Amino acid sequence: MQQTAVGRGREHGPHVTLHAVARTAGVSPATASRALNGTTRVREDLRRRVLEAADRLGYIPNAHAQALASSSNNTVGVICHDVGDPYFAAIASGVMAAAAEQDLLVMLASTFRAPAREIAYVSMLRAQRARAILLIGSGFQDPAWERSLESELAPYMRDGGRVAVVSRHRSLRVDTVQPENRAGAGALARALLSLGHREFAVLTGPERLTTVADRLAGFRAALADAGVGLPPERIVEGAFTRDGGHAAAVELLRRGQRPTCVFAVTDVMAVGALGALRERGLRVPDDVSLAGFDDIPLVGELTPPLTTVALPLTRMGRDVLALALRERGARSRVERVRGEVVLRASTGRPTA
Amino acid sequence: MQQTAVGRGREHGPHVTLHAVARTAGVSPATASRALNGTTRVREDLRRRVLEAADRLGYIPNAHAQALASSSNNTVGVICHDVGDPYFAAIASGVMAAAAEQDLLVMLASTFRAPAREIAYVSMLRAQRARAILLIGSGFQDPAWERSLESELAPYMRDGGRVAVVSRHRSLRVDTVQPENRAGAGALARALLSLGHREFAVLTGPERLTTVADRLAGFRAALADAGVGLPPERIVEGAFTRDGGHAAAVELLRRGQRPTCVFAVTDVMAVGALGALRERGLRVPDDVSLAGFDDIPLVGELTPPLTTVALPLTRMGRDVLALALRERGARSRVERVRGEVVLRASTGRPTA
DNA sequence: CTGAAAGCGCTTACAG
DNA sequence: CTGAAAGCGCTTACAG
Repeated sequence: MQQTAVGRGREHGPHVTLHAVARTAGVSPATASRALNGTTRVREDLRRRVLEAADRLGYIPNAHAQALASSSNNTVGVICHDVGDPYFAAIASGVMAAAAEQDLLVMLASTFRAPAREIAYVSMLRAQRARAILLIGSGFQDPAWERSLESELAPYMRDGGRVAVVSRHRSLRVDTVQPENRAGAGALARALLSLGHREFAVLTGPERLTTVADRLAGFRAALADAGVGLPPERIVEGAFTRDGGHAAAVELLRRGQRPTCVFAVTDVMAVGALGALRERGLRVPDDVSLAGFDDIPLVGELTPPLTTVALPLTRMGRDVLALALRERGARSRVERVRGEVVLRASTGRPTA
Repeated sequence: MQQTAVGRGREHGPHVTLHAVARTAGVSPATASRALNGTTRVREDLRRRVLEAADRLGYIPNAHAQALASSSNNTVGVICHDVGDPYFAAIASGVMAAAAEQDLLVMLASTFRAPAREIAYVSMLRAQRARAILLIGSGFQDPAWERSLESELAPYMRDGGRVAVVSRHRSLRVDTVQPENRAGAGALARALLSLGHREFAVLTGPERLTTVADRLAGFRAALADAGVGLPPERIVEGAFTRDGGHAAAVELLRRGQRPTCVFAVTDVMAVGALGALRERGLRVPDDVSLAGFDDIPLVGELTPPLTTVALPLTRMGRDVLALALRERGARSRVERVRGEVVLRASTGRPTA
């Protein structure tokens, strides 16, 4: 009787092994392996016997043994903040579609925004000898965090692991799919200015996130170009979630600010803000205009439909996998993705 | 120079092994293993030396070797139709949260609704010796499909693998989290009848899906109890997607049907239907009421907010993992989940 | 084309 | 408590 492994999960029962298949087919394990994998020519009748035996015994190769023996592997790891968030779900969906086409298995992890968990997952994925690790989501502009991530990733890459990310990571020299956050936010600001707005507020996420920093900077710069300011009291930081958007909007109003237009740096936050504004009796866009960023599913059919900057999320997912798996060039590649301003009913002309 | 493995991915470079750690710590691999895993008491100074060596060398255990040697494993597989679909994303998110608490790695696969791909993934997960396999999503009422799934799952379970599902699978004797689709749809029907509706139409998905069958049956039965019929021409089948809902609504109108209330069997389909109705110049709920099922994120803030039957999706995700991992009882358990009717602005009183 | 043998990197009875 | 040794289930040079 085997002793149960402590803390590492339960053991499995006995399995049909290659050895068993080989024996019932009357060949050596080596031949059985070759017949099954098609790596080498095998006499036709033997091949057939092996395949039949495998089928009859219900043989399922042990992927761990294969990985160990061949040091090959067909899984890729994807780390995002939360699959429950439509932004990540859309990108993940693109990754899965592309992975399926190459018979890759995807290990998906949600960090729930805990940096420590992110590091832990990278480490687990390294232990799995994942063929590639994909980081979906903004990097933190935090030296300590960057250092520890870098120190996990560098040895992984040195050993042949591939890494690619979606969004900007300051210090990571890896292939990246880079939404043009700055340009997109700038274009959005100009569109909003064209509507006549001059009084803006921004609901931001944690400022250490590169995505937040870039969108805010782009938005602010475009306003400045038009001679429009964005005073500090009109910039409210909240969590990068729906509730964060809600809270930020509440805080904005609490400060007595009454901009004619509010920009939430992500659609998810915008959705929260929309609820908050409505609860406070403000009509969108009659009393205040609201815009987001990303164009996640459904925001186009909200009450009212949300103005935003559209990103091709699913394709970004496909692309980040492709980048990771492509033949290694000398240097890392950055694929820039344009965002397209989509004006919808949540923004109108200022009334005041 | 090693030869590249054909078709199974790229090989990794050399890694720091347990052996190396043991040597630099001046102990045997056995002791190093024990020190690292804490499975047995190890003299304190040796333990420290091992840990230091491991840290200094940047040792990452090879999970495949561990799995092979200990026949233990810490990954669970989740198979759903499409993570990009908010319904699955919400459930998956619950699974991930629960998995994180137990240091489990999640392999997530999207079948994109191809039954063959579902079978293939189960097989891959078996090869990975996943500790548990979770099937998220309705079963097909199709003997051939049921048989092939069963034949993949049965040996897996016999060998100690755990299986649990969300939604009804006719022939699978496994732990299941079972939304009360029939009862929920019935309650919804009664609520709509109370509003005064008598002319209904249903936008269904593929009828072989148990979820579709149950919701349709529950809805129809409740209408019948009230003496209200549901003629065949008022039942339109579409794909289980947003586009499917759109197409079904279009088809309904093409048939010249003008019900006062339309029930789409999922929110995702309802969203598509909403767009179709609007494009045809029909106002919701003024010209026609519309209801869905699931209460996926954001449908509460659509234009107009969608009436639906709310399911605790994230919790269902947590629960299905818990079911799979719990101590095995004699027989499989079914956890029923109630749906709650939520009346919102997409449904009103009939105007006709 | 086929088989015997070594080896992938760990864990774990089995003896000290 | 510690180490030598066997074994987990495959793959793959190396010789035929």
